[in-house]
Amino acid sequence: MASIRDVAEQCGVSTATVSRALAGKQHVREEVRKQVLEAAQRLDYRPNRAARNLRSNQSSNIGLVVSDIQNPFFTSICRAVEDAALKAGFAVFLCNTDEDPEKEALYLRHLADENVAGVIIAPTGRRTRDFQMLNGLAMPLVVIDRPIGKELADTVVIDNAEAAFDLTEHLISHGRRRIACVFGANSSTGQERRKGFQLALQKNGLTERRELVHSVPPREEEGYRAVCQMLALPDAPDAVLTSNGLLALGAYRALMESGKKCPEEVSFATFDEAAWTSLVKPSVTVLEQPTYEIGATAAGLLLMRIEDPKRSIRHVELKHKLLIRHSCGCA
Amino acid sequence: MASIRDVAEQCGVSTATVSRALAGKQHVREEVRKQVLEAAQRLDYRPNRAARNLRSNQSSNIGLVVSDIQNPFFTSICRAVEDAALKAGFAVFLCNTDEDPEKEALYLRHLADENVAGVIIAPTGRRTRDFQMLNGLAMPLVVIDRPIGKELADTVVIDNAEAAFDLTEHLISHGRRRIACVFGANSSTGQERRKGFQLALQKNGLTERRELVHSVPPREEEGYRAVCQMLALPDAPDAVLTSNGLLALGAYRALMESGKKCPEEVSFATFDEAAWTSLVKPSVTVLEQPTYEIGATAAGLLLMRIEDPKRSIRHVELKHKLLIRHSCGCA
DNA sequence: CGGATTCATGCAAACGATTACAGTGTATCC
DNA sequence: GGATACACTGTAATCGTTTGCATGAATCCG
Repeated sequence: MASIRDVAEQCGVSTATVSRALAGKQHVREEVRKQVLEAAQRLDYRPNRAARNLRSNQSSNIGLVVSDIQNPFFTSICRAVEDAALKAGFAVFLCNTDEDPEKEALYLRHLADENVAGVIIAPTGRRTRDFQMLNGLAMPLVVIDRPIGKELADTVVIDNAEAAFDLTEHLISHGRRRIACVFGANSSTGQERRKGFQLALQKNGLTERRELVHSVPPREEEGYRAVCQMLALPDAPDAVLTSNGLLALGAYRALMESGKKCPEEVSFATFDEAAWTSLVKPSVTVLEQPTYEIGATAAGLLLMRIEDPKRSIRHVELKHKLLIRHSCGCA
Repeated sequence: MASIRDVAEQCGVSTATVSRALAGKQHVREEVRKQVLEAAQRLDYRPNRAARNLRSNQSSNIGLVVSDIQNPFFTSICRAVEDAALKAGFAVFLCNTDEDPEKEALYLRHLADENVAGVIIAPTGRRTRDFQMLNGLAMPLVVIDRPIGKELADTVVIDNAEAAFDLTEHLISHGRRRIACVFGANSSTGQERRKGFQLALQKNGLTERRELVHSVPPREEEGYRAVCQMLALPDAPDAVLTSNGLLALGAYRALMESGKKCPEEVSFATFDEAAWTSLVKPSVTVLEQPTYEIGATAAGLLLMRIEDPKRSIRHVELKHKLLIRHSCGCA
């Protein structure tokens, strides 16, 4: 591999000049710059990243920490972040925490060790302590999906309470009164959505039933199990609502297998758009989050913060969208 | 951040000794080693990766290059690779090529620049030229899914021709004779599956109909369009087969919208298991690839090659599985 | 015209680890 | 008892950049 010395020798200048020329800095004669550029091209010179990183403490990588790479919600965000990063000349470290705070801490350390330029993270837990650690790392940071530590970092979120409120009210507007819910446990989003749900009940004069509200880890089986259980209740629910795409899969499956007519006997609605929701019968009414936009916005914020670490902290709240289909009883 | 010098000073030894102690090398008194370990712990010393990388030309990162991070097939592989890498103390650079050879080349360069320990790649094109470039980079390499350059790198694949053969024969066994196919274009897998399909036809005395075989970019819309077109043919097909999960989504949608009865009038079967295939009615008969295993195997091979770059090249072929459900006409 | 400023460049010191080599001390062998 | 081997440790070179400082030349201004 050609090094900066090779280029320098080839041009009869010092490495300092080459470095300056390549970095587009001032104080390099135009003629010399051209020569350097040519030589670099000719020798297929590629700067040694490790050396650069060592010397100047900055890399052109960013970290993306999510809790489940197989969840289309995150995949879409990931896609957006990647697109934006690539355009800005960054590459992305993808880290999968599996909702495990230990794994999360491990990865954050690794990212810090790698000297990444910044990190976009959907934090696993509510453990603000760990988060402080993260903040102690003092690298540019954007928090998505689960707004922890608002004082400390840029965030991109949706109004989860409002979204859940809208979704719930939609079901209520169809005359549903005994709504079974499955929320994701361990994440602030789950909590907030639950609050929005409760608010909608309240506003419509309904009371929450404990046996109809579950908080479980966000996995298909858990959604399945919870819904099976609730559908078997003596005073069975007339609607099912889930707070994320993975739970929705299980819930829908449970609903189908129960033999109950949907939407006639039991309505269904969920957070998170996915490929299958419009494919099944009845098609599923969905509260869609602007996933790609979340990722793109987060990447944008991060790049700007990398540019200027002192800029004031921003919080972006994006709008959700209700995709009305057939599982709720709409024509 | 504490550096190796801080640890050395704290212990009253040289940096060389610290380095040796931490690396677990010989010729360090047990007592000293213990002291060093303690001091490192106390100071929360974390080796500077850039420095290490610069000096010794090895990083503890590996690259994973896939063509579509939103395709569950790759997501599952990604997951497996991540799991395995983490266990071995590596982190993963995820790169999304979007089936674009330019982007692929770009990323490979970046990975090489980053001095990654190795790369797992599902190559986009058939362009062996680019591939040679890649090989010229001379880093440990494992090719998955699309076996290009068998002489040059470890590979993990399934027998695509056989898989397609099996899937096709299954349809034929249900009396299907005019099978419409949509294959992924630009990938060797698509080609091979097509061959397997043709072989199955041949063996059963059927002739291929040009108008019933499409090769299109692997995207939902493309699958949709192709199947719409074929279903509208005067001599309409009595079965539809798609060669990957994204095409399947579009194809199934087209099939549903066409109003034709499935499986009575038109059977359906596809490659790639996904969450929705068992959820829809009729549920979809699928040729399942062992995705997680592919990723895990690839990661294993890569780690071993990193360990010993000279070991002989291996090719692993994993077994596919036919998941018989209802869209093909089985009870 | 001379001092001040600006420009173009080179020299050499970092950055923080690893490691070849050399040096010291202790044990072993004949 | 001297030679030899081996274990432990330190010194300093090295990886390939970036960048502060020094230098000399050109330009400017009063």
